[in-house]
Amino acid sequence: MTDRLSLPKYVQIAEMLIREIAAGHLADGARLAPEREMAATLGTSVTTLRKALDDLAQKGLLVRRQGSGNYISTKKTVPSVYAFLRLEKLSGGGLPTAQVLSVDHLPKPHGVAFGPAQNGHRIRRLRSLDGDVVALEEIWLDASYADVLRPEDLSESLYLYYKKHLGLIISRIEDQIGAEPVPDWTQGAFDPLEGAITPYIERISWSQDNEPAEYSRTWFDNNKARYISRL
Amino acid sequence: MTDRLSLPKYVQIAEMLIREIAAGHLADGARLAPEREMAATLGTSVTTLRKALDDLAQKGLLVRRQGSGNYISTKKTVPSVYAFLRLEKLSGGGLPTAQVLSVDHLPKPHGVAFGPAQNGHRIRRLRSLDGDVVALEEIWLDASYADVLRPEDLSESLYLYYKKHLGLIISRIEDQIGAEPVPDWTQGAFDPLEGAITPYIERISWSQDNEPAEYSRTWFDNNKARYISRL
DNA sequence: AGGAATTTGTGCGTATGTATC
DNA sequence: AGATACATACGCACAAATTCC
Repeated sequence: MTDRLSLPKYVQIAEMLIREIAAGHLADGARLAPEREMAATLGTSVTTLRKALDDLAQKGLLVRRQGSGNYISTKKTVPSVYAFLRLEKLSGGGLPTAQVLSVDHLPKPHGVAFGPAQNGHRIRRLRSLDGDVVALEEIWLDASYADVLRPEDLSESLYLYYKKHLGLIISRIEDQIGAEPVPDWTQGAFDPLEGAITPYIERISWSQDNEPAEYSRTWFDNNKARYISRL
Repeated sequence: MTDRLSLPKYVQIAEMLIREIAAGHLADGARLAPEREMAATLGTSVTTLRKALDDLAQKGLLVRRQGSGNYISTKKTVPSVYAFLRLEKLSGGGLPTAQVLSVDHLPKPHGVAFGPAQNGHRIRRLRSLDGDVVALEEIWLDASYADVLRPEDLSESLYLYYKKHLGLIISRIEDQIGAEPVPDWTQGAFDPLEGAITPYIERISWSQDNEPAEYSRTWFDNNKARYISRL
């Protein structure tokens, strides 16, 4: 892994597994493939895979039994850097990545009420699953949480960035689903079907203090991805 | 580490550090030696040391800062397999080990009241710090927790054995200190000073259900070890 | 300011021990 | 008893963050 922009490989693997569990593709009690086999499949070393599995075990999502195998153990919801992405490939799962298109400090759009400040940071991102662009995001973060947001500072996971750099922990989200044409500001970056109707997710996110802190809309290509909320 | 009877090396290192912290030799904010240096000192690999440090970090006892160092961060008490051994070398610390002398199923000694059963398992052990015998233990475990205790089953840490095999978690202890000659059943296994007065620790241990489950006496050589209760 | 040195983080390969089936 | 699978342990190389000069 020499890719600066991506999270460490072991985190990617752990998150991928969490998504598989959250989506119900790895049910409670399921036994994973042996470590060597799994590592080969994922194109990684056993050492790195083990670090990911240790993480999952520590989170209580996995029970590791020497001589037997690794078993899924879903008892409670678990914090994850991808816990709030509820898109998956039609074929299931997929490793989520993000590409920032723009970051601007602007007056908040009218019609949506969240956070104390007048202004907000508008983040526009492309979201991919397994490298394939499947969605377009527009996120408004209340300006009270940061003076400036530099695009190059944003990590692959906004959730982690909020937590680490802004001290903001998203503790609750609420989604509404709708459908409308893709907005016209994409400039071709995301246009799944020329002028077609695209489903979108409208979300309000609350901070640990139970204050609405973030508002977002995500348009996704329903030929490539679907919305899930099975956690 | 090919020694079946001992705990994994990374656990030993982690526990050693926990003891150092508990005893106050590693104060809050203290910076550890660099990993490579520390590994060399401990006669282990960096990988193994890192596993121990990761454990401590996970327990919240250590903060690891890339490019800077590892710093002690004592905020709360932490469960440890040696949490209940309160002996340390006069020079401080020391890696604790145990050697079982005998295990017998017998009527409980009169004069001490603990647990529901009439009988108890009497475990006699030698305790060492850094390989040097410093104490003699006689432990009575109430017979209601196990039918048989085979000496070869007992791990280095009785606390772990209780927890893993008997489902007994020691949640509280109470110590009393006294002094008397070393008992005469040692047959030379432990006789710090011929016929001299030896300090001892008398302890009652309670289960998670707040039932007295274990009674023990520990005679120790006060030329080699001292009692600490700073946790 | 900036570059070198230091220190931890990530990732890989391998060997051997131990538990389970 | 043998095969399978996870656990422990070691060594190495390079990346990233911090510190120091």
